[in-house]
Amino acid sequence: MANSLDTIFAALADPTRRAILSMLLEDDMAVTDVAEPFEMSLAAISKHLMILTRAGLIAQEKRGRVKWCKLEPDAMKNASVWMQGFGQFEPVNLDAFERFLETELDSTPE
Amino acid sequence: MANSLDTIFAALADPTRRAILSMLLEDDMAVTDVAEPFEMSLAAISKHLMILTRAGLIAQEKRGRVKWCKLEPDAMKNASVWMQGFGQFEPVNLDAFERFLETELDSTPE
DNA sequence: TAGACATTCAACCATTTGGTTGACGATCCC
DNA sequence: GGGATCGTCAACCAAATGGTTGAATGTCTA
Repeated sequence: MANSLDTIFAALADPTRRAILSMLLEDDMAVTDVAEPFEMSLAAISKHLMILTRAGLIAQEKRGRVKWCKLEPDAMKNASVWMQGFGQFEPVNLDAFERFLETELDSTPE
Repeated sequence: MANSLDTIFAALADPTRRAILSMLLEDDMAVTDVAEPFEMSLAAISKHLMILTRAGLIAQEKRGRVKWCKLEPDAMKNASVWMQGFGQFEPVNLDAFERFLETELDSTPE
């Protein structure tokens, strides 16, 4: 199965991949542009994007020689539903989310 | 940091560990009892429990010669909050949750 | 005190993961 | 056509992961 909990959680376990997802939250991006802020090779980023795609967390579409990456937020839903079963977390606390996002972006892109 | 998103998602990526969490949802358990339904060694389960503990997803307390494991659902909250930022998922759909839980329990404890 | 039980430790192994580099196949543009 | 650009492939590597077994540690009980 494409987006099993196994592959989704494994994909989310890497800080580079979470940073990529956060970037795609703002806008769709080409592979080269995704890779730009990171200090690793394009091939490494390409692999990360493949893992995110296999997990169903993003979709890639090739137009011309450019491959566009866009978020596929539905895939995260299965995982989210699974986790919700372990406690009734308050309805989305966006302040907390922003804090986490910032610490993520501060520490990981590299 | 004890319960970073890295360690939490990595801990959740393994089906054995997710099954253990589901079991602990029902009740606290001793290590030996946790291990019983699985077809792997006690030492392997002990390692899984250590990973869940380091992620902050469970807590272990030794009473006599028995070490009790109990769910620590708050740790999942950070991860849940992070994920919620990627889409407003409907408020907890318990039917969907039960379905996932069942397929998890059917397929993973071997 | 001796033995049984609960759990972890230590050494080991195979596989997976996350990264590198260099060559390659498309595609765009002059 | 020919050169730059976009992205992946293939081979390789070090480190992490998930499992094994056997010995060791602590604790209960007869």
